[in-house]
Amino acid sequence: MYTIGQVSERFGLPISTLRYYDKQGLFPEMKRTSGIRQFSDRELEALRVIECLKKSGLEIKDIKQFMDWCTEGPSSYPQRKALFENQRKTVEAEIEHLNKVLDMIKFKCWYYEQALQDGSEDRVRQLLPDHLPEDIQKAYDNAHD
Amino acid sequence: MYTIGQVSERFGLPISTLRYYDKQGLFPEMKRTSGIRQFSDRELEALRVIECLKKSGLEIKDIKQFMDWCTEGPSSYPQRKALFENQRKTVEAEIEHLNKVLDMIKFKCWYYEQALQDGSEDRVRQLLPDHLPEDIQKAYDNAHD
DNA sequence: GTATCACCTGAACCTAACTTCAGGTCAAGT
DNA sequence: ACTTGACCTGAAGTTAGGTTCAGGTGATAC
Repeated sequence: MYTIGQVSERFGLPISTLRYYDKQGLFPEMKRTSGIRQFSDRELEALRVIECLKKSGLEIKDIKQFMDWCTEGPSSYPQRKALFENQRKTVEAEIEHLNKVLDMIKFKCWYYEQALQDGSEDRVRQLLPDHLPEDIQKAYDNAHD
Repeated sequence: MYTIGQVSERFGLPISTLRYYDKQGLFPEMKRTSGIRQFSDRELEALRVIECLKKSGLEIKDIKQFMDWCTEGPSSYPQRKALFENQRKTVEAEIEHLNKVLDMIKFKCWYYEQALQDGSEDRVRQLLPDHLPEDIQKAYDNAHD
C-alpha cells in the first residue's frame, strides 16, 4: 500500500493530478482508511494503463469507461480488447506521422547547416525540389507528399 | 496565389484556424489585396513548417519566434538550426516513448485475447510477471521498466 | 500543548488553441 | 436591384486537463 505522496514521487506526477484522476473515477476500486487514499498495486498498474491510454490519445472520460469495464468483469472483455486494438492502430499511425515530422526536421537541420556554411540560403534553394543529396532528398520527399 | 478557402481545403484546416495563425503572426510576410489574404507558396511552406513544429511540441508563440527569425535573414541561421536540432531530439524521444506505449498496448491486446478465449483472466495472470510467451514478454518488460 | 507534516475537500482559477458570433464589405450572377 | 457566396473584423465563448486556494483533520516531534 502506498500513500498519494509516495505514488506522486514514484510516477513523477503532482499530487493534485492523482486526486484529479481519482475524482474523475479512474481508480474505481481504490480503498481509503479514515479518508486517506490507499494506492495498492492494482492502482499502480491502473496508473500505468492511464498514462498509456492518455498518450495514445484517449480522453479522461474514455479512460474512465475502460476502468468501469474492468470492474464489470468478463462480460466486457470484448470491449476492452477492441479498445486496445483500436488504440494500437491509432498509435501506429501516430508514430508514422511523427516519422514524417522527423524527416521534415532532418531536412531543415541539413538546410540550415548548409545555409550557415554558405552564409546564405541561395545555393541550397537552387537544389529544391529534387536535386538534394540522396538521403536528404528522401527525407524531403517523405515530408512533402 | 491562393485564397484562404483554397488553403483551408488543401490542408484540411478550418478557415478560422488559418486566420488565427495569421493573427498570431505566423505569416509575417503575407500580402493582401484590398483586405483579402493572398497565400503564396511561401505561406504554404510556412504552413507545412507550422504543422511540423506544432506536432513536435512547440507552442504557437515559439513558432512565431521562428517565423520572425526567418524574416530577420542570415543573422538568425544559428538560432534556426539550433531550434530544429532541439526539436529533432524531442521528436526522437517522443517516438521512443510511443514505442513503449505501443508495447503496453500490444501486451494488453494479447492479454484480452487470452482472457476472452479462457473466459477469465485467471490463467493469464498466473503468467505475470515473467512467464509470458517470448515476444509478449519483451513488450511487457519494455512497457514496465 | 503546540507546531509541523501529510493528508483531505469543494470551488475557483488557469492556459492553449481554437471556434463562434455579430456585424460588415465586395463581386458576380439573375 | 438584390441575393448569394466568399471574404473580413474584434470580441466573446469553449474545452480539456489540470492547478491553486482556503479552510480543515489527525498523527507525530519537540
